[in-house]
Amino acid sequence: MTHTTSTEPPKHPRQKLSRDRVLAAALRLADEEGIEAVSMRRLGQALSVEAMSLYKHVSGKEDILDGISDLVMEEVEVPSRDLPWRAALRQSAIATHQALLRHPWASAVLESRSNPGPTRMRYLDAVVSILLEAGFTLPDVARAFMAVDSLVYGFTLQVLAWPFDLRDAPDEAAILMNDVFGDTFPGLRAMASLAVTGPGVPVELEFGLDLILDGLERRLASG
Amino acid sequence: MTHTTSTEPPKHPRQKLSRDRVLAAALRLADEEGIEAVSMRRLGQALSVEAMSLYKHVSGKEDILDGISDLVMEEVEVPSRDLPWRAALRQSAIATHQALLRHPWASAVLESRSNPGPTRMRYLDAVVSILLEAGFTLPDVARAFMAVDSLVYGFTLQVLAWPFDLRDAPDEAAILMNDVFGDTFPGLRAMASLAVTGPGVPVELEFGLDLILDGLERRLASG
DNA sequence: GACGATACAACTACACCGTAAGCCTGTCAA
DNA sequence: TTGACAGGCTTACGGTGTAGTTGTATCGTC
Repeated sequence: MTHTTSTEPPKHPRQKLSRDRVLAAALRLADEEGIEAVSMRRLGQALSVEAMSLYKHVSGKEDILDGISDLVMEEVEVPSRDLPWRAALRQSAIATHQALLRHPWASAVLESRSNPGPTRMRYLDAVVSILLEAGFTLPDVARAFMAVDSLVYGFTLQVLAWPFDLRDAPDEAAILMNDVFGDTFPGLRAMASLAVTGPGVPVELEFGLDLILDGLERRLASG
Repeated sequence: MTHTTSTEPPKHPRQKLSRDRVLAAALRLADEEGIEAVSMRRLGQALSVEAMSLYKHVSGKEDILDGISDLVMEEVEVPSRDLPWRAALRQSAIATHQALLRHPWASAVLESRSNPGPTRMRYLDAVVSILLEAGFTLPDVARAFMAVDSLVYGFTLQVLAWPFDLRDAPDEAAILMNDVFGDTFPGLRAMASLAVTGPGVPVELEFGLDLILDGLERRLASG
């Protein structure tokens, strides 16, 4: 069928699509409505465009996920090579953690991707260089980095998976936990009481991170 | 339409379905063909049954994912309360890591679930009790456990995400990495050379794990 | 100004997904 | 013999990613 009405307005000079615009919209959508809201149709809708039009700028959904993951990683500052290794590692780890917290969907997406994006690559390279410079052996660089990185990802994932935000609602936690745990799980009940009486659960990434960094420092010192 | 032919054989006394049979089939399917192969239709097919029949035994797909995650966790021995805390924590961590490696889909599924299953609950309770018994303060128990657990999950996820198995194919890694990294990423190139010249990448969970355990031990000693 | 090339958006269609609702049938107790 | 019911089957709905095709707006060249 031909267009029946030609009375349509000249379609306000619709801004042309581009890979960047698509990725920006996807990032926004993921942040605001969760990663499961990022479907081709939904994303097209957000850009006032049909789903299939996106394929001109992006090779598919995988490409979009890679793209927005990389955008998140851009929020993590690549450590300067002049920094002492411990400070570099520590602040990078914390910055990564915080970036992942800002985009709760990102940890899962990142871990599901097999190849690190270009941004993450630059970051990896910088950290490795710094550690080598500091005197770590090659195998130890691999191990050190893997340990820190694993902690950051695992920690972030776990914090995000908590069903309630203990920092905000300790009283809710109390009821829930006392009910669920009862006498069957004395250990967990004890933990629950902590969440209630104390100023929330004082579990921070820095705890495990500093344990690892201390160990690395000792290892470096003892050759 | 009514069945046109009644010549069908009496349908070999088809084994009745049950929650356990459904979950067992789902676990098998996930292990053999990946978690994305676990769809209601596909699973029904594996059990010679229509997809909707599964709903008599299972409340939905979420229930299935919870169920098979719990099955994986059953492979991790709950540590005896008589064990020294360090041994208990260490062997539990390694056992968890190995169980997750046996079922590569499990880490991601577990982390996406907000509530730990019953089996994991028992395990958590045991570890917490052991740490409390050993003299750790309540907050430190939370922090210690979180650190170890985060490391295990993060480490496993990362190992599973590696695109090639460095332990098996160091030569492939060489080509790939030399090509990709070139001169742009000197640090990463150095790392790649390790994978090639050495006996594979000697990155094990135990490295980071022992760093954390050492730190915890010192912390316990110094009160 | 006219025309052809080209880039990009739209459309249709396909094979999948989870699951709500209702139907049919074999089994067993009363 | 009857009736209840558990456990399977069928259909249908609204979603997913994307291959293939068609329309159209814009631009470079003459």
